[in-house]
Amino acid sequence: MGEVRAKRMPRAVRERQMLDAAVRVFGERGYRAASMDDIAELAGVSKPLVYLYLNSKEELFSACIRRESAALVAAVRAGVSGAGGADRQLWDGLRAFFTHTAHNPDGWAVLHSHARTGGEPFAVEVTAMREEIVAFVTGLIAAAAREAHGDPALPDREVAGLAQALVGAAESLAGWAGTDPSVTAKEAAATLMNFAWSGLGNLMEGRRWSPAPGA
Amino acid sequence: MGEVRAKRMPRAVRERQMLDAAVRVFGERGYRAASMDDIAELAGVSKPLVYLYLNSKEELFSACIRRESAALVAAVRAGVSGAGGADRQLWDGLRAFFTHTAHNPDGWAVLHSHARTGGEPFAVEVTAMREEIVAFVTGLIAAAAREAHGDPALPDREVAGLAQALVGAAESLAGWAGTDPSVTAKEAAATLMNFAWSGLGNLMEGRRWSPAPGA
Amino acid sequence: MGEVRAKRMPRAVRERQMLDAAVRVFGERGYRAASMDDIAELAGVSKPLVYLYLNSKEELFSACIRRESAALVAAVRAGVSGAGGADRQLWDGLRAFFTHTAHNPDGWAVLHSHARTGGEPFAVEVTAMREEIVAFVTGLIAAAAREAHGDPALPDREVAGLAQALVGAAESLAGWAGTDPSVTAKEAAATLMNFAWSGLGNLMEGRRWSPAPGA
Amino acid sequence: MGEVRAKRMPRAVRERQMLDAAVRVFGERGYRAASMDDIAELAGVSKPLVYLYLNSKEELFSACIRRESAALVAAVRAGVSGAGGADRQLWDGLRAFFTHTAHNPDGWAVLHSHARTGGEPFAVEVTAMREEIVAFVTGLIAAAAREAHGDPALPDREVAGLAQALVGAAESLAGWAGTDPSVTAKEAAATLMNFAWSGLGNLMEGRRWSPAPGA
DNA sequence: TATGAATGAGCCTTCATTCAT
DNA sequence: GATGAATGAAGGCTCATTCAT
Repeated sequence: MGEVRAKRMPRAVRERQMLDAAVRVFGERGYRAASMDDIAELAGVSKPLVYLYLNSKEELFSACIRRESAALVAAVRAGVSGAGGADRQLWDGLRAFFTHTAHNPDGWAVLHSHARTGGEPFAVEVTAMREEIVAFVTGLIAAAAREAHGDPALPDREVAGLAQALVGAAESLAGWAGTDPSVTAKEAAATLMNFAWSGLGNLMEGRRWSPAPGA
Repeated sequence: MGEVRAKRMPRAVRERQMLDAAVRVFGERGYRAASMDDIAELAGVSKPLVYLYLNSKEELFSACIRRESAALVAAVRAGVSGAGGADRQLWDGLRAFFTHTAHNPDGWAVLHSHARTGGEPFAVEVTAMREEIVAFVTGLIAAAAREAHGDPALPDREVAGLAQALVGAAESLAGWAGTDPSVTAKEAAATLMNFAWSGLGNLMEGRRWSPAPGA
Repeated sequence: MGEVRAKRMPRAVRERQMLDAAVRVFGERGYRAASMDDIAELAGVSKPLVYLYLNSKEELFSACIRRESAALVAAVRAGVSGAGGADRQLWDGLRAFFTHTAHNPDGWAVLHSHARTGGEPFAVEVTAMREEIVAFVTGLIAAAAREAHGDPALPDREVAGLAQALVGAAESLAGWAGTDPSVTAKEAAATLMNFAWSGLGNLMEGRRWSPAPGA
Repeated sequence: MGEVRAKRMPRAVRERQMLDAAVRVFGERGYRAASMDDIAELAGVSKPLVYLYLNSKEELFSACIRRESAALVAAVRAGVSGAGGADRQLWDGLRAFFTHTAHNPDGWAVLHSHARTGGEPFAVEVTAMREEIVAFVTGLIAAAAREAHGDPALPDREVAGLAQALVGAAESLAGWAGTDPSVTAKEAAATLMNFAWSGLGNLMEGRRWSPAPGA
């Protein structure tokens, strides 16, 4: 009965606690609906301390975005070995993506659902991250196109559109997997991979993509 | 000199004005950041009248979601002739979808960006609409599968995932088209159709889908 | 028992009440130390209403300054008949000044003590008022100089300094009269008139100024 | 690189630094708007040290008032030689006053602008100082009156009023000189001396006071 | 049908002040 | 002698909502 509030921790530790709490509350409620009181309470500190370390609600949210962006990008990059064909790399990246978002639903909600809503200041930060991922995927697709035939058969603009669609599909499936706990990261990745790589047309005819053995 | 505020209009008309204003303000600012004052002012009526007709901010937002949902679903249904194979129907639906969202950016923002953020009460309504669309797409895919071979080669669960991915890709492309005005609804639809129908694998090899002549 | 809070008054009346309360609280405590809560309570309304009508603490304070400035300048102008020599006009003006400040101590405190402190935005307004008074006095002094001999014997710069000194002396005496209730406006005016018109040198020698009979 | 914060200084030195910083910040911003953080930072020490030495914001402000009061009174006393007639002593005192305030604008602002605003506790201290100066001037005027004719021709009450006026005029001119840098201390003193000693009446007629040669 | 007048509640932010080392 | 860590208490401002007409 009664939280024993840990006292006098070094700044770095407290700051981490605050960011953890903030991601959780922002993720659950969104930027506007989240209150600094709630964040402070969840972090186990008083509100003035939050302000002392993170200056304002806006900066706190920015810090959340930056941290979660970096974590997500890092997770995807780490998941992609670099070996194998473009399909294999895409498969690896998707698995890492779905695994990370499934393990960090609030962080993902901050990035996907809330950051784009908050108007100017955050859109900048989150768009930057999203574009980093889109660029990554774009690179994979272009590389795949070069693999298939020496010249880039697909014009840049089309590649961009495809990457956009792929990322959107991934985001949507992440939401699906987040909602229904029986959907595993691997299943989501497989679904998307089939969809993206083989296309509905092929699927209709019973042809489907599957990772090379051992993946 | 100054706005002459029209007086004593029939209820239906006033209600429409209010919903128009609300969709605009909610779409631009999101649920929490939108204020009833702004909505009333944009609608050209006093705040108590808004409450008289629409009861609360929450109900007003719900009404917006319902109206925009219905409009979007209707537009997609209207776009699909029912004639032709599954691919043709999908193509028609996508074109209608992208055309409608491009013409109603605020309505689309309400549905896509903001309604999911607002917590419980709205999630219900928007999820309902989204699921209606997913069900529609699911039906198309299942029909296509039956066309290809008599038995449903794809299990329900997989079909659901595919529909989810397709809708997500469409949403993402709608955002893309909304951002960059040089992207037409038709181009967005074509990009998605290629992606979805042929799959990246086929595209890599130079095979692509294209609508039957006359579409 | 207890204040019956009058309800539903027309806006103009409420606004007056708010300004009255604000002048009182600002006058007693100064800009920073005054709280909007206190002002609202003294005005007998809720805080949001104060904001609805007067927008912000800063604007409220500005409105106070403007109202009290205008009242003071009007009182002084009204007190000066325009007839008689420069000394008589000065005498009339001083009496009006001391009478007004004695009757409106909070208004005077707002102008004299607090408005100069509040940084930029208010300094502008209050300096404008003060300069209006200084200009008025400056005009009187210059007129007197012309009366005495055709050419302006006193250079502008010196006249400005004298006016500054005179106004400062008046302000100081207003504070004195405000502190000690036995000092009447008339006595303060007489003291200052003697000081200013005859100078200490003459006073030392028993010569003093006095208003023409009937003043 | 960066401020090397001097450590372990004797108490007296640290206290001086703090008072210097406090006078500066209080002078620029006023009592309420000044923050202990700003003062501590400007003093180059941590906030707890300020509290260790000076106990509270109120006491710190009091200490500022006392120090600046003492310095001002000392400067004026030092400027008055004691030789010469009353007019000469007044002239010396005014010059010292204007010189000191011009050199210590923040200290002067603390005394003149801010200390009277802060309510009860400070009014006491600053009024004490002001009364010391008023008493000093009162003494001069009374002495002058005795010089002119053996018996005190002016009743005490009138002398008090005159002193009040004189001090007020001086304060006003100090503000004037502080605002316009082209106004020298000597010019301000001369303007006031003419005003006070000769009176506007005499000035109008071309008669003016001037210091005995050598002053 | 329509509105001017009004408010309870809450949120972001800051400040003077203290504790433990 | 000196400080990093921490907070209770307020203050400015806004918002959804209602009452009386």
